[in-house]
Amino acid sequence: MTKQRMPRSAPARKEEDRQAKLQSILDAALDIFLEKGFTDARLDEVAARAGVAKGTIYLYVPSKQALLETLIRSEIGGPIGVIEQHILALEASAEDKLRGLFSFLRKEILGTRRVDIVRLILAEAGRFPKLAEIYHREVISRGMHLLRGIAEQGVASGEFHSDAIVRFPQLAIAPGLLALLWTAFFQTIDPIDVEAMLETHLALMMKALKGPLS
Amino acid sequence: MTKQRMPRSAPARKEEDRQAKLQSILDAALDIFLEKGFTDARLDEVAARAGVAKGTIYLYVPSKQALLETLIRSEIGGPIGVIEQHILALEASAEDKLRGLFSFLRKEILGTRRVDIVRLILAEAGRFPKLAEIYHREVISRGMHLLRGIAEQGVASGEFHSDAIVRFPQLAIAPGLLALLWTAFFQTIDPIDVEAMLETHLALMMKALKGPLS
DNA sequence: AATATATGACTGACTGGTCAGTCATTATAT
DNA sequence: ATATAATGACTGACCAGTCAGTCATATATT
Repeated sequence: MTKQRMPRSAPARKEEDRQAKLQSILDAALDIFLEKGFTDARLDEVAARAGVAKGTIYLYVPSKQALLETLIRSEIGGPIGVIEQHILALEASAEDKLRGLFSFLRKEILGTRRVDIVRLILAEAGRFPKLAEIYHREVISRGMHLLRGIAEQGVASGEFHSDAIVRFPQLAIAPGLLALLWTAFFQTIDPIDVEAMLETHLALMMKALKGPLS
Repeated sequence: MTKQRMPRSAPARKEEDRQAKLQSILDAALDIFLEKGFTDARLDEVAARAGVAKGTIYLYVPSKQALLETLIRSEIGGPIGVIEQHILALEASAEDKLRGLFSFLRKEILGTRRVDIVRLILAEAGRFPKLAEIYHREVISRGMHLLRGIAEQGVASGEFHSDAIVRFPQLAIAPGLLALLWTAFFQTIDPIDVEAMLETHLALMMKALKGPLS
């Protein structure tokens, strides 16, 4: 399908078409990789879902592994940049920035396709260290940096009495990670109210950070 | 190797031998599964590492998938039972029980082979829902029950002013999960001091739970 | 405007290699 | 001598990647 017959306005409409087709292949690949895992995913099936022939995939990526890497790269870069801009621009208390971050996390990661990307990375990172490396560089280290910055602001302004999150920003998002994995694996068996859990975490953490020094 | 030629004392030494050989096959399978992932793991390689021929594996398990399930089952049952006994028997404050739990977690899970089992389950659970189910039933739900019990004791005795952990026991172990994944995937790239992080988490959580009602 | 030629994106049958599982044979134990 | 356990060569199904051929569209020619 998708045999465009429109009178193409611009001469270089080509590149757009190309990108769109690559995207449809990546979308299909994500579905199949998630369902079967990388090794058990069949390129014939990816091709069928994308509505192209198998050979066509090789016009866009040089190998199955490159398909995976391209897929990961194309999906993870964006949102972190967006949120960095969004949060850092705010004139707000550290608490409000953290709340903003969590709200973004809920809306833009959990409950979207991006959560599946993370799941895919977790599943395949053991086998492909390069994936872990890419993800750490593009997402994790930037996320930690963002969190640490917020925590430092909180400490500097006197809003937080503890520097725990400056030292271990991981503690702030740990429940987010748990929520991600829980929904991916156990939500059908033993559902939890993610929103309420994260709200409870924020409240606890704020109480601990703002409380008097012990 | 391992061609035992000792004069076997007992007549029914058989079953022991059988179990020992199965165990050596399972040990080998865990190594290979972790290194390659389930699908890319080669039974020839498992056999070689276990010091048996491939056919021998089929005298102990009926299929490759059964090998994975047997492996998981044989490794996860134990420690939760042990810790339930250990912690519940204590006459101690809720805080001390939590500290005991974390100390156990550090010593008996993180830093042992069992952490690899969890990693294996995370990697394969997407493809084999049965694995997620087994793990939830045998470990997760029991762990949550244990945590909730401790939290309830804390609330009932007045030690904790918040019921947050009763409602979401997940929040208490979320940093443990993060530590597990971080060490598995990022420890070489960006190491963290797991012990210090978990200690910080406990301190924060205690302050929040024990602090005055807001 | 009509026709001829060139292009290259796309196709899918095919190949070469791989591996889970089998089973006839061999080794060991009783 | 019989029974039991272990072996590893073999097989049949499977699939990533290839490539000769197709055809819709673009360009050149008359």
